[in-house]
Amino acid sequence: MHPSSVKSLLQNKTSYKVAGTLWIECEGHRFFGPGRVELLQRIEETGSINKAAKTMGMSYKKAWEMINALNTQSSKPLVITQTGGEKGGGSVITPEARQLIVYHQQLRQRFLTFLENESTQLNSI
Amino acid sequence: MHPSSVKSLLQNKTSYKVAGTLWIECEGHRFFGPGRVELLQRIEETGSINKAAKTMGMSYKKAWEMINALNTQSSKPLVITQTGGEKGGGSVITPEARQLIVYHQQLRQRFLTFLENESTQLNSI
DNA sequence: AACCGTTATATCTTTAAAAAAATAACGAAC
DNA sequence: GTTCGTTATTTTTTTAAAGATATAACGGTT
Repeated sequence: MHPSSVKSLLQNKTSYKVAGTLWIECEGHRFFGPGRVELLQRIEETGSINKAAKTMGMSYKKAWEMINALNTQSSKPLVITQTGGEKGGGSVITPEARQLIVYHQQLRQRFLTFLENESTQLNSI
Repeated sequence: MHPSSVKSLLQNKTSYKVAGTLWIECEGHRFFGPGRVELLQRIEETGSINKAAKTMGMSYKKAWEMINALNTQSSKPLVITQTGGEKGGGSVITPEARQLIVYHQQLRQRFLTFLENESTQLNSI
């Protein structure tokens, strides 16, 4: 069946698209997805879990739980924290975290290409 | 960066895989995904929203809301219901619904191929 | 020692989602 | 008109997630 016959089933006033999300799975549960990627990036930018969470509109608690899960599930820590210190403390991400981010970005790009290709086919006459 | 360097970051006792989900989006919100596909299939098999919901471990209410959303969002109804009748009523899916199911299955197959390809690359040495 | 902003953690409250329960209407069969 | 199992809908209850709040520890700086 050609996808165009599907399009005709839908309301023809708007355009439809194929969307989705993906992640790296470990033992059946999500290990690394878009949310954690963004959190790591913001920690790298701000040097703080607290600030990173606020810029994302996320509670500190949830952010901490996410990076705690990341650190405990991976063989090497992805975020190194310091409590106390000249500015009260702070956090930095490791080179391994940067590698994971780059990999996920490239993976995501390939996925976006896939989705755009499917969407184009779906909306073509 | 080669994906294998990412693998080494993770715990090497288990295998990781790239997983995900996709759906057809309409005006920014999900319109048709795996859950609704399965529900339509079970309605086709059982001839009843009620029975279909039970075999999926889903409440009738939620099932009804899903098929109601499907019917109101698509230009042509996907499920036709009858209240009352010789067996109390029942539901059947339309040819349009069957076409949507087939399209989604084919789309899903292409997606699975994509995921398996990525997973193989991720776990390769 | 006091101060600072952060990490770390527990607890309480609020909110949202899901589930459950209850009720009415429907229409063919008898 | 009674029975039957289903659809349709509202209401209530339960559960889970999220959010808010509170508190302590930390370690440089002053």
